[in-house]
Amino acid sequence: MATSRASSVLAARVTPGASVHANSRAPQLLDAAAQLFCRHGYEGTTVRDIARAVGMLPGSLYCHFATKEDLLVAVYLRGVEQICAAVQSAVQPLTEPWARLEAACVAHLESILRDDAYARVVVRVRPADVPAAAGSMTVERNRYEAMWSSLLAELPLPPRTDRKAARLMLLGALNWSQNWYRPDGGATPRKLARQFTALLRQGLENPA
Amino acid sequence: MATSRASSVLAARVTPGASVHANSRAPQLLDAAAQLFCRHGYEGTTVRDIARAVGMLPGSLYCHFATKEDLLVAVYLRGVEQICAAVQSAVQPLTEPWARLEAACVAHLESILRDDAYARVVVRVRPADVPAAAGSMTVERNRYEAMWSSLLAELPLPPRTDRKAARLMLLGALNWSQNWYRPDGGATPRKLARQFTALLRQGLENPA
Amino acid sequence: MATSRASSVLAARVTPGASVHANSRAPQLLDAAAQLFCRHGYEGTTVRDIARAVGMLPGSLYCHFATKEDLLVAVYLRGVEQICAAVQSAVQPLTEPWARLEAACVAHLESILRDDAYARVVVRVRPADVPAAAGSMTVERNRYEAMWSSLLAELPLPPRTDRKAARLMLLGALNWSQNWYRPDGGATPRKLARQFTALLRQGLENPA
Amino acid sequence: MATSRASSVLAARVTPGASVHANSRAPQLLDAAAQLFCRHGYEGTTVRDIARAVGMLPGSLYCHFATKEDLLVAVYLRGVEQICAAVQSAVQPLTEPWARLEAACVAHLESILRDDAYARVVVRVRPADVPAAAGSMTVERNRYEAMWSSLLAELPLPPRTDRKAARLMLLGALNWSQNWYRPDGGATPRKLARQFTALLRQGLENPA
DNA sequence: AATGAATGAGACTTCATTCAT
DNA sequence: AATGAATGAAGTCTCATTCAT
Repeated sequence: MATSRASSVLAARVTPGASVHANSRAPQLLDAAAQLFCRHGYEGTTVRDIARAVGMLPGSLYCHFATKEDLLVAVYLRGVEQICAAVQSAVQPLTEPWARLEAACVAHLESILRDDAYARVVVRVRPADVPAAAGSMTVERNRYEAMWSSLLAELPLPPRTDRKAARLMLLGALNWSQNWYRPDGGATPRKLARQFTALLRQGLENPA
Repeated sequence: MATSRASSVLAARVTPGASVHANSRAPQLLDAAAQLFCRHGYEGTTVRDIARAVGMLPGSLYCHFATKEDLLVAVYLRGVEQICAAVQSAVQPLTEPWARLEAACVAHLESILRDDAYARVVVRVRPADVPAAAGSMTVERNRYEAMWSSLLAELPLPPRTDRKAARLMLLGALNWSQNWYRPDGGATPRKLARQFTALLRQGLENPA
Repeated sequence: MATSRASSVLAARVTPGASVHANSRAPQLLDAAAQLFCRHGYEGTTVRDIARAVGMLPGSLYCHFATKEDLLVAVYLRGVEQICAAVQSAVQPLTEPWARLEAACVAHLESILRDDAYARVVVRVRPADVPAAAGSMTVERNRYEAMWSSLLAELPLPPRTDRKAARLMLLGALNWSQNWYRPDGGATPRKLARQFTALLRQGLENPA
Repeated sequence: MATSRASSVLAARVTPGASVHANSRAPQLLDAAAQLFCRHGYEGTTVRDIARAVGMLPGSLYCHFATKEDLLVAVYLRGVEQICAAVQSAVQPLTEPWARLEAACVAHLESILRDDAYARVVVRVRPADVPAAAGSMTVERNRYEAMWSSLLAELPLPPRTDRKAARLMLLGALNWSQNWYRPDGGATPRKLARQFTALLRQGLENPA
């Protein structure tokens, strides 16, 4: 995860002319930005911080990204890409709907809690806080949520079940864990994901 | 909710000597700060914004609060106070544990989505983003979460049930709703709270 | 000329709240800006330069003017005010139309070449070069040109005389002198103004 | 006008070794610079703008011109060359001194208002604003003004006529028209030039 | 001849805070 | 309790220029 290869879809958003040379440092910048955005938030990170993290002067950053917001969008976009990929490759080998949902939860939680700085940013940074980037961010986020709608649609459930509420509850619980989860103590992301899935499926009153 | 009386516990944090007079404008400042913090976040709100909102100059604000962080702490503290009060008064008339839990969820969600700018701040602003205030904020937040631990402890559940996981799931789902809830369309906070409680209790496979 | 008293019409453009205290340094800033704008142009002057000229830090300047453009507008506005005043008080005691025109030329030229840094800015800085300020500047400049239209309207001239062309020629010649006039060598502004007026009146072939 | 061949006198100022090849893109750069300098001024034009206008990257521009100032000097020099040529070829077929002066005015005004981006720069950009280029620019400008001195010297005028004042007035009026002339409304450059010449010759009181 | 990347200085502006009055 | 002014650090971004390839 958090690899350093700029995907083609990302290249479309960087300053024109960049990433033609093979030795571009745009990927390093992206990585640094992802790390810093997910650790300190968007406003809590300065372009100086990002530039320093890759040994550049602040002005040089603008060879690769036209604005700080563009950097955020690029990180965000790749975050969605990567978390989508993680979830999809976790789900793909499975066919049983509940197993697929559980696998998705595990992949999601491992991404946003442990593996993937880019994916963390997707959960950490609120689109509304960065107006100039909110549009693109929301488009991406919706793309991801659509995946979850599909996963829930697969479940064999009683008619009239409000699947949307279930999705909002599940994803909310998962995402909010970023606010309290500490990697050292307690449960692993995997275990948590399984617990939440089980709760959603059977409820507190009907243990497995 | 969102009353304008500065509680004594707040007075302890303001500029020494201030807020002894009855006609202090500290309460107005607190209200304005709560509104702005919950709407734009802590970093997205400037001292100027707050001062302007009450018709003051920025410098004058420092007659009432020593720093911006102190203002945040005061708001946060009152937010916890108020959401505690809301939950407690919703729960108090009830005795059945599940009904109490549901009532708590409704009170919580109505507070953080609709009624109470102070309570919103508690969910909106991450302690880690404001190091100088993180300590006090965390203490308060823990106080609130303890209430929820009690509510869950009351529930008649099979032995070995992981009540902590349930609490984290439920509160996470509730809190995260701040990120997607829109007051105009769809469900009310009350309805959402009930759905989430029901899901937690019986799961998707065992509809009420 | 170039006095340090901020007129009421200027105060309206200054950051709200300024110039209530008697010891505001806004007038000094205005003076410094006028000097620097007329010497190095708008783009050639930095806010640092202006602040340094009055012994301030660059940020402090923003207590008095919200933007660099606002400073320019304030200077420009006062420049027009002052050159209007200079021309009007030169013209007022006279009744003979040609004498009034000549006096106006003298006042204009002395203002923009010698006396008045504010007035110089009016001739020096092109509105189109500062888009954010162009509107206000043009309004003011038109106000001034209207005065000249009146002066030319008074002249007893053959019917069908194109007074507008005459105005454009005269004012153009006067204003352009900023590009070549050197205070040390040659003619005084007064002498030049008289020569231009005479030429315009009688032409090269009909010397006085 | 505004031809694309770099004259030998220009080559002397470009980066050593450049522009020896026939397919150099220096002429395109020169054209682009002339367009941009005359439209937005020297400071209002960036090296990036110029490079972009010819589909180059900023760094590549330095294969042809050592500095931005050199570009300006090259444009300016060619501007003077071209306006000289325009005036001279307008004047040459004529012998009557006043007719020659009028033709010169028409050629001058058409160049700086309509035809010739290079010539426009000569009027638009003040040497004093670009210290490193001021020397060369002033030399060129003086060369041009000498032409006008000759034209005025030819006129049959009463003794003791101040021909220099007349030249300054006429050229000033012509040049300043760049500040107010709009190609759409009103008079053509040709008509204006004739009006100004007539005014200078006979004055307002002695219409033709 | 041209490129992509980087430099380094400096641009305007914001902001929490201080302080004499 | 409040003001107007100022501070000082830091913010994002621009720009002419350089240089290895």
